[in-house]
Parts: sequence; structure tokens; C-alpha cells
Amino acid sequence: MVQMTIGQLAGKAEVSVDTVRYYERRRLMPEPPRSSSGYREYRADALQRLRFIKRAQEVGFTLAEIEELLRLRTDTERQCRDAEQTATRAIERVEARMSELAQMKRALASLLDSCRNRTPAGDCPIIEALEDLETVEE
Amino acid sequence: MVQMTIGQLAGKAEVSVDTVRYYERRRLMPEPPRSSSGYREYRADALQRLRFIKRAQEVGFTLAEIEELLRLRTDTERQCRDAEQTATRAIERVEARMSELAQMKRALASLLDSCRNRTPAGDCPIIEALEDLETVEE
DNA sequence: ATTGACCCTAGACCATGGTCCAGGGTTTAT
DNA sequence: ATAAACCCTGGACCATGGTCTAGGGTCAAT
Repeated sequence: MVQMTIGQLAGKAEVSVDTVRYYERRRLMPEPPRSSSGYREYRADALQRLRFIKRAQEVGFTLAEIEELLRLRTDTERQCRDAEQTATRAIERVEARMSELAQMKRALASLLDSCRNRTPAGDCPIIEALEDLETVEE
Repeated sequence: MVQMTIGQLAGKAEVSVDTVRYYERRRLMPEPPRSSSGYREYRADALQRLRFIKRAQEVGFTLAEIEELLRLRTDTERQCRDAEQTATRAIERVEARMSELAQMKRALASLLDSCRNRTPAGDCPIIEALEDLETVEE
């Protein structure tokens, strides 16, 4: 199968055809040649590129960053330094979000804990805590 | 100050007036009485409620969950069990997101690491990795 | 030859949690 | 009395990453 329709491409990459068209609009995927009837005709390199995008997304790059990486791919000189920077930014973003979540988790766990140790007759400590505390951190 | 305008309320809670109106539309805030000229008139309990919402949001509840908690607040019987469940769900959501992020971070760190240890002449290992790997996990 | 599965476009819509705008009225301070 | 600062509504718009729809054309199989 040297040529593929968009549906075949999407199937192989396990994304929807809408996603492929969306990436084309976003310029993450190049515009492929068209058949005489206007159908997009993809070759293996399109699948490779789509997989690149998916993998990069899985490891936490945003589509904007992936666009950057894809641009770098063709510019071998500046390539590595810039890719490194992009990855560093992505790590920092991930880390920042992780510590926000860790804070949330601590707060929620402490709410839950008070709930489990409450006096049977009292009001719900979760709701009380949200009503009264200045901060919910320990 | 027994009555407040929306701007005063928003100021005290450190949110925007748009946010207050948005919460009203979302039914997180009740519709307050209006002055003769149609201005919203808030009392202290509105501020309390707004702070409840903010605090709950800070600890990782979604607005939908906060709506739930607010509803529970008036139903003292089912209160605690349901609030506990909501908190448990929130924790699970936070934890799931945290482990996704941890996975991302490991993958990004390993990319970055290969970048720093590369042979000076080679292509960018980050881009290579995204091109070639089946998975980027170790 | 017709049915069903696929393809096309442009644009609307989804969730989330808001923010901003236009076009008006009101209140407060000077 | 006039300007600044505030308030009102309804609806559009933002980011993010898609998904869906309408209204049409095409391709493969029967």
C-alpha cells in the first residue's frame, strides 16, 4: 500500500480522520497531494510524522511545541540546542503542574482524613473546612 | 458595610466581577436581590460562599463538584457521606493526573539526558527518539 | 445501478473556567 | 454639571485539542 487515504492513515496511527485534518489546519501535517477527485493521498512519511506527533504528545509536549520540534527537524544546525530548550520548558511545565497537584492532593487528603475521624453527630468536616478555614493547608 | 455591590464583593474575594456573574449563571452563586436601579446587592453570606468556592477550587475540586458540595451543604443528612465521596473522586482524579505527568517527566528527562550525552556530530537525539522509538519509556 | 462506506469543505460545537465587548444606565466625586 | 468609575445585559471570544454537522461528491461491492 504505497498510497493511503486519510481514513487508512488515521486508522494506522490510531487517531480520527478529523484529527488528521485538524493537524493539517494547524500546519503540523503538510498538505498532501490530492487524487483527481480531491482525496488526500498519503505516503508512509505521513504516517511517520503523525506518529512523531502522537509520541511527542504522549511525553508532554503541547501541539505548539511539537510544531517547533517539527520545524527544527529540517534545520540541522540549530536543531539540538533548540530542541533541548523546548524539552526543558516542557519538563518545567510538567513539574510545576505536578507540585500544584501535590498540594491539592495533600489538602484533599486532609479533608478526607478529618471526615473519617469526625465525631458521629457533627456536621460534615469537609464542608465545614471549606467554609471556615483561611487556608486548608497543614 | 452591610450591603455590597458586585465590585466590592469581587474585590474582597479577589476575583473579577465577571467571575461572580459567571458563577451566578452557573448557579454556584444565588441570584442576589437588586437595588431599584437593578444593581446586585450582596451581603456577607455571599462573600462566604464565594470564598467557599475559591477554597474548594484551590484544593482541586472542579466547579461541577463544588456545585455538588454546595447542594450538600443544605442537606445535612446525606451530607458527609456524599462529600466524602466527592473528595475521594477528586483525589483519584488528581492522582491519575499526577502519574500521567510523572510518566511524561520521566520520558522528557530521558530525552534531555540523551541530548546532553550525545556525540557532538550526531543529529539531535530528542528528535531522533521521537522519530524512531516505538515507545519512549525505559 | 444502487447501496454503503468513504471522502470533501466550512464552520459550528464540546469541555473548562472564565474574560471581554458593545451599548447602554447609575453613582460618586469634584 | 460633568467626568470617572461603576453597574447592567447578551453574547462573543480565549486557550487547548479536538469532534461533529450539513450538504455534497466518490468508490467498492453486489
